[in-house]
Amino acid sequence: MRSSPVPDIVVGRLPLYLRALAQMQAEGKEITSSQELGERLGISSAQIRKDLSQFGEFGKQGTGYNIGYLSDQLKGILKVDRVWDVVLVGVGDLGRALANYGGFLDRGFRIRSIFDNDPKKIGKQAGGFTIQNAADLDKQIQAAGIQVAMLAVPSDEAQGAADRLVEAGIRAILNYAPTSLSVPTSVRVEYIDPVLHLQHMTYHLP
Amino acid sequence: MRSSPVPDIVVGRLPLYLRALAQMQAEGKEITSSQELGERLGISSAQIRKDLSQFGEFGKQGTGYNIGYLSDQLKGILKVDRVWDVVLVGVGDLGRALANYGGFLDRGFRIRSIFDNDPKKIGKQAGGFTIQNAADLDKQIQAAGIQVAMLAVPSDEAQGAADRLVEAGIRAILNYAPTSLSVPTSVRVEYIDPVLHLQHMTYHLP
DNA sequence: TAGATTGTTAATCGATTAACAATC
DNA sequence: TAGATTGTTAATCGATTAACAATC
Repeated sequence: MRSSPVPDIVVGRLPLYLRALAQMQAEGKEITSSQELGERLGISSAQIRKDLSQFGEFGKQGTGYNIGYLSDQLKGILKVDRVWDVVLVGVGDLGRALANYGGFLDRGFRIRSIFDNDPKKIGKQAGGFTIQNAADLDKQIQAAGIQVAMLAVPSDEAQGAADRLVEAGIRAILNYAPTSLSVPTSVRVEYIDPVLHLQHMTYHLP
Repeated sequence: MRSSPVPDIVVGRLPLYLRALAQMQAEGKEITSSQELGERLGISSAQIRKDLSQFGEFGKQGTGYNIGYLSDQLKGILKVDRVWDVVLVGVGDLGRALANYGGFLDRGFRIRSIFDNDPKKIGKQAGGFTIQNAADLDKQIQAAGIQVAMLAVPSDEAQGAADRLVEAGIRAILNYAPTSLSVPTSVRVEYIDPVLHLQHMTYHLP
């Protein structure tokens, strides 16, 4: 008897809750309520309570939620109570920025190695990493058992790179190339394309 | 008698359709169908037809959609049949990557000027721009009538920078800082935080 | 004409909100 | 105890899908 799966849209909000809780913690707060959390995020308190109730009972009537405790629970649910090794493929300007970004580690991720297929880049440094030959992707991913990849290659190389990543055993891809990827259903893909957001906003501008 | 507003979730898919159409066009295709488009995007054909029907009739029974024509229509709807000037605030690694990115212009956006508050950066070059003093934000935004901003400053400066942008007349902010912003309802904000996507995916990993 | 695909309606499905008993 | 807030149920709201007449 399996519990029915949690709606994916609910799962997608948990990282948002976790981020807000971390911020509250940094402000020295210890307790919050669904209402306070909702106000920060522009979400109704009812929705927050409903979302959390999918996973358990984390609050106390009359009091609210202990921020540290709820954070820990959410980290466990999202499986970021550990650190995931990540490979970065494509070291252009964006890849370089990602390699340098210091905000991954305390949220559950660590870039393990970075790759490019440009002979002029291979062997050079970026963000404290030596740029590896993309031809060695499979080998290294398999040797280290890495499951998560960030893809920051040009659009016309994205599908090919994704195919290779999947082949090597990657199970989750964050794709920065502005193109849809076709992968087996067992592999998750999420997309980041700033222009989609900009175009969504200009619709509403006069 | 106003037509009821189009659901925002529908508006959010239009840029996705537009992007896929541009890709098809680059492949030399002239005609497509809701089914073909849906397969590329992992969306049902019914949803695509329903979405488009909110704005008009763009196809031909028995034939499908002319890609060039539908693209033009979507560009008009999204108001990217013009080029929007954008200011970039924050020239760290990410800001530098955005300043260098060549993919904005043909999708309706052009970075007009870039700003930082670090005296060591002001006056230096990045992506063909001279980094301006963030203290001059208001002046320049107002002089050029700019309505769109990209925010790539550290988290703890994001709200302050957003306040100044709003004050200067900005109506749409794409926020790369991993924090929720509080702005008047007349100002649109969209968020990009790669870690939210990564955490969403790890939930599903074993 | 026969075949294909749109635009649209109605049915289904799923997500959000309101409300409140339970209880800290 | 009185006040506050959770967890949960039922009601509402909205989005997606299925189906098909219209028509190219």
